[in-house]
Amino acid sequence: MEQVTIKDIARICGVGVSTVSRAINNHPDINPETKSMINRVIREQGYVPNNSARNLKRTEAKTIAVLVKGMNNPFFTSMVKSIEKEIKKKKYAMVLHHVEHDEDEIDVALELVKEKRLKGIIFLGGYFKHSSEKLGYLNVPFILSTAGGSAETTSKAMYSTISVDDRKESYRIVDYLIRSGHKKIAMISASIEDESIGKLRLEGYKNALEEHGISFRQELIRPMDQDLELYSMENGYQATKQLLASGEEFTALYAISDMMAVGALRAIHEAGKKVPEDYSVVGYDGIDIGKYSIPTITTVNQPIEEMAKETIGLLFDIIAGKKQHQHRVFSGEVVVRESTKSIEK
Amino acid sequence: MEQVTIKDIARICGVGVSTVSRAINNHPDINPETKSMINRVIREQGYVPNNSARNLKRTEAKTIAVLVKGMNNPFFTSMVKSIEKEIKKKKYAMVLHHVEHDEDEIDVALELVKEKRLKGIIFLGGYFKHSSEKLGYLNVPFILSTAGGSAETTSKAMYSTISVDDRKESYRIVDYLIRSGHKKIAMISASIEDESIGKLRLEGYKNALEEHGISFRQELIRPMDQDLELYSMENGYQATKQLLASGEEFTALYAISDMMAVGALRAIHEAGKKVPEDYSVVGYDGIDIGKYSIPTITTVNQPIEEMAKETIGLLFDIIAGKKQHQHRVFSGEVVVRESTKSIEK
DNA sequence: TTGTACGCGTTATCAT
DNA sequence: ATGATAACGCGTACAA
Repeated sequence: MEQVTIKDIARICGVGVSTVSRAINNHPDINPETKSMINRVIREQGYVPNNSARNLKRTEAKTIAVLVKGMNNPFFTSMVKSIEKEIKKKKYAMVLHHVEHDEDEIDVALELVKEKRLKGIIFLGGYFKHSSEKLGYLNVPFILSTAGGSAETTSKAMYSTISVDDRKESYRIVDYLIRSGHKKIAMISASIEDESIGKLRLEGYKNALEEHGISFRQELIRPMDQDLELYSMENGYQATKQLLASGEEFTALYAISDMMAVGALRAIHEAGKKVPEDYSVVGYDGIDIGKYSIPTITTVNQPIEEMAKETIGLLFDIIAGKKQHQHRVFSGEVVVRESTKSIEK
Repeated sequence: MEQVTIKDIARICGVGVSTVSRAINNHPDINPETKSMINRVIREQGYVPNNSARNLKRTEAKTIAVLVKGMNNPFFTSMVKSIEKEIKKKKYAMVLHHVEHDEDEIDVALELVKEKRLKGIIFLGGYFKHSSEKLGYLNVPFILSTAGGSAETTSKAMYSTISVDDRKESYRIVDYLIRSGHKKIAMISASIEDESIGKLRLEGYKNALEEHGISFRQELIRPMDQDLELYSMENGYQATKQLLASGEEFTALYAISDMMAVGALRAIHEAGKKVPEDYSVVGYDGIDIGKYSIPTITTVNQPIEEMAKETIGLLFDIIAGKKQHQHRVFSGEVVVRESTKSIEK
């Protein structure tokens, strides 16, 4: 375990540690020859600086953390990619971190801030119902992106949010179905206990029905199975299968994720029925799969690219002190594809 | 920026720093009352230990790093989940890290080892053609899992590999197609320059043809577009579209990833043709999507769960000094689904 | 341009 | 059971 340290390099080179440090960090005042000599020795010795020591000493680092809740969701994948691109443009480093569903993202963030001297944090997903006391400990600017945070007005000034209005977008897609003539609209929803986006999307569904004078029927709602991976194809498949087996009549099916819609497509296919001829199916998210499945899936698209840009743009402005925390809501958009059709009223 | 440190806590509690340290790390010899008092103050002050400082001082930590090359691949997602489960069972911590396609995974690993005092490393994906000199710097046991490493015999003793034989599995699926009567088999391959799994899978394809006395035709090979996301649905879609447009005759299509097979399905569908009636389609990987797409996709399934178990089992044995490095090869399995059919010879 | 010495926050060692 | 203190490896003010 004879780890090479900066001292060893200094000793071997016959220089002081600070000179080596200067060589590593590209400081200006160092003799080019000394520098290249040091670099050669570093390579020869296979020396790698210890990041823990660096972070400990460094007063500030140009890095931003992105905390993603749940790693399965392909929706976040593209979001992260967009964000990363933007962060790199600004010459910052990004550290990506996954948070388990049962972990507290704030605790993780708190640790990371200390450890890495973060400049800012972006939270992707998650529910975010934390005490403002706890949020107060987080003395770096942070932005909550695409997460259905509860509207706790008390702590709104402590952070920014970039989101779509899940209730409204959910309303939008159900409204589209109704305007296409559908009245019996089944839904694959989140679990009953869900207090987050699942609840909002259900409310949007109810609002749309109500608006059009259609009465809500509990029998048409199928919560996803908590024991399966949430929002997954498997979950959509099972829920749809049960729905079909129940004998409940419906002409359209609203799955609250595109992944589940894919599963629904298969369940309907296996039942010997056709989409959209027998049932119209819509999803939610706007991820790639909906463009390639057969049939392609009508969905509510979220402006990922724009949201990513806005997120880090805003974060940098706040870091620079140019802006206050704010709460921006983006609009989704119904993308009509092959899985839906109008029916005669 | 007044960060609370262990010293502050010690001062407030009227005890020494070592006592606070003991309270934090659940050391045995500490008065329970003192401990709970300290914990209370810690909570009150919102104190969070600095991980950099801890790692710096700590002699060893029970943590294992998993480095994934490319974060898009859903194949790795389930692999990581399995691995994580196993690591938790052993009461170890896991740190997951994504490596860009243009980054050097060994460099990243080297940093991580220094920074986190790792006990072991698992590499997922990547090509792994590194000098044994460089690998030598990595003085922690590491395992290369599912990555098509080139068979450099020189450094084989320095690490373990858990893999499937890409050439053989590729042979397997193409052989299946041929035995089903197909002779004109198109392929969506990796780029020409690919030296990794892409090359192996192409070789497997060629081997199968040769074995059955079918001559290889370059016109039937469509490399994926390097400017699109690799192995993606989009990539499979575009390649298939071009293939169909080329007028080249074929009865079966082999896409070297299930994701690309999904794209192929759509391209064929849009051309007004049917799978499997007009074309048989096979993928590679065995990911979930192939079970839900319409039609479902015949593929080569990889025993992910088993491989994950074996991977970390082996790693722990090596850490414990119970085993030497070894190279285990798992067998895939052709899963026949709806996208293929036999044709008359 | 270069070297010396101190301190970052923590844990391990040793003494009490 | 507890406290004082020396590292851990590095960056940086300051001296040279």
